[in-house]
Amino acid sequence: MATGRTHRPATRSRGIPEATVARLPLYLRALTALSERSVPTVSSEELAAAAGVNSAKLRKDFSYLGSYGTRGVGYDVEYLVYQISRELGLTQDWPVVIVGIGNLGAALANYGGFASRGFRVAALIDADPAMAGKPVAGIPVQHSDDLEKIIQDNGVSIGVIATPAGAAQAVCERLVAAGVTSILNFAPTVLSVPDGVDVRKVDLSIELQILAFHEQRKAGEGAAASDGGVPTAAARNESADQGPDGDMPAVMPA
Amino acid sequence: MATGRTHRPATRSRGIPEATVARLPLYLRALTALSERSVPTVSSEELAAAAGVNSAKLRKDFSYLGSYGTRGVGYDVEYLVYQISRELGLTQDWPVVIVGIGNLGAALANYGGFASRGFRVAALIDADPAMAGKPVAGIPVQHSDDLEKIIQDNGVSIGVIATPAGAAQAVCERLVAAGVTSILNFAPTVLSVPDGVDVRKVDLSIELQILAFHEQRKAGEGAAASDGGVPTAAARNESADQGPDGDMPAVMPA
DNA sequence: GCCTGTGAAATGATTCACAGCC
DNA sequence: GGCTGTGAATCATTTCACAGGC
Repeated sequence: MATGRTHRPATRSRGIPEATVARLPLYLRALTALSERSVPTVSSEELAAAAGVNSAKLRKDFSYLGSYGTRGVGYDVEYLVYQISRELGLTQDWPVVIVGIGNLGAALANYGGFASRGFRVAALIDADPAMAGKPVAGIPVQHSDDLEKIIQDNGVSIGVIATPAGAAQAVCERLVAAGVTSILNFAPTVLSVPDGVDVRKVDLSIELQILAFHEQRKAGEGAAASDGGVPTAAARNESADQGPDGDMPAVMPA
Repeated sequence: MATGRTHRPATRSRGIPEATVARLPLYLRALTALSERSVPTVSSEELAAAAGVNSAKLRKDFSYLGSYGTRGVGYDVEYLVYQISRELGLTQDWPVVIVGIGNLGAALANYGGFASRGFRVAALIDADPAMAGKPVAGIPVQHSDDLEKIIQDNGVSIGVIATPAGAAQAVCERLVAAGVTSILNFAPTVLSVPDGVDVRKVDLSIELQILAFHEQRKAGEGAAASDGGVPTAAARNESADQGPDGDMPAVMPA
């Protein structure tokens, strides 16, 4: 779901469906684990289980990449790791900048999985002059005045935004103007970008809200096939919400 | 994408499509912003723009909730805020525990958007005895020995896992056994859970890999109708770069 | 016999386009 | 005249089921 503006038509060349692309990293992770255990081959059934999908979907996904399996046998683990890595563009090095080194930005900078697969944190950028020079995850934070130069000097095309919501759009525009064409946005705001720039967003509170929806539904259907023994959470505070933040309007139309 | 096992059929009652549910928080955020600016009504077109979707989709989404708009006029902002909040289950208070108070866990604990909408961080849990008692975001960290008791005492049904990958499945099992039925997983691993438990995952490295895929594709299609002026990032470190379709594997299949 | 690769069918999501109402 | 609500059409994704190769 690359959002922003009108989302690249995706039609070009032999298109791999977006849904498939989104699963490739999952397969890759499972395969890497197998590779580390020196497992030579794996069946679609086994690999699907390890990746948390069903085998028909996995085979269909792989069929978009080519015929990399062997009938009656399965897939060669190393070979597949290579093919998927190449398809995802992980055989090259992607310098990434993280903008906004608060709690979350620091967590991202420290996140190991980041560096592990072709991604390299090229720079950390923050607007607070007091942060400048301070090392986070071994990398000195640079001031946002120098954002454009940092992007260009490092040939960065992927930027991560971990600023407060209010700053995100402005940061986004500077990143794009400086040459960034892919953005991972952690700020809880909709970014608008020109055509040709991809944005993906990660929003914690959205994920929680989706869970709450399903959770509520489970509770609401109370009678229905009560869970196999798991006691549903005890009394829950029925208040009309709003939490410590004092964020909600509290107005309630009839 | 509620993963895990066979993913609740969603059949029951008047089902709202999963894709719609995933967008409701987006609409809610946009509406809340309008509400704060005391905007009384909004058209599908305006709201859609604010939420980053198109208006037909928004109207279709809302049609699953009921007929809350007025033809010729638009939607009443406060009323919609309330209806969507209710549909998402945000009119009640959801106590949440965060397990794994490393960099990421601490960032989550401090994340304001968390508390802002019906969610309340009821407890922070970590396996490191040295952490016990230390306050993070004003909440003392508790030791994981007490996990079950904490879940039960607080009536928690939503858990957030921010542990290292290796610990995630075990933590998940303890959470589920103690009564948690919705899990937000930040650990880069596939959790398996019994039926009736929802899992959503957030994986930074997966998001980056998806961006890299598209990024590579942009670069590969170089000649194609170069973007409307945005200068593509300068020299990129090419390590193994094959052109599109370069097919020389490092390891040959058996 | 086992397991992949893939057409065909089924399901789900998005977009179109317009009737109906204010 | 403007804007919602929604069937119908289109497009995307998943699942089925089996032919084909090892």
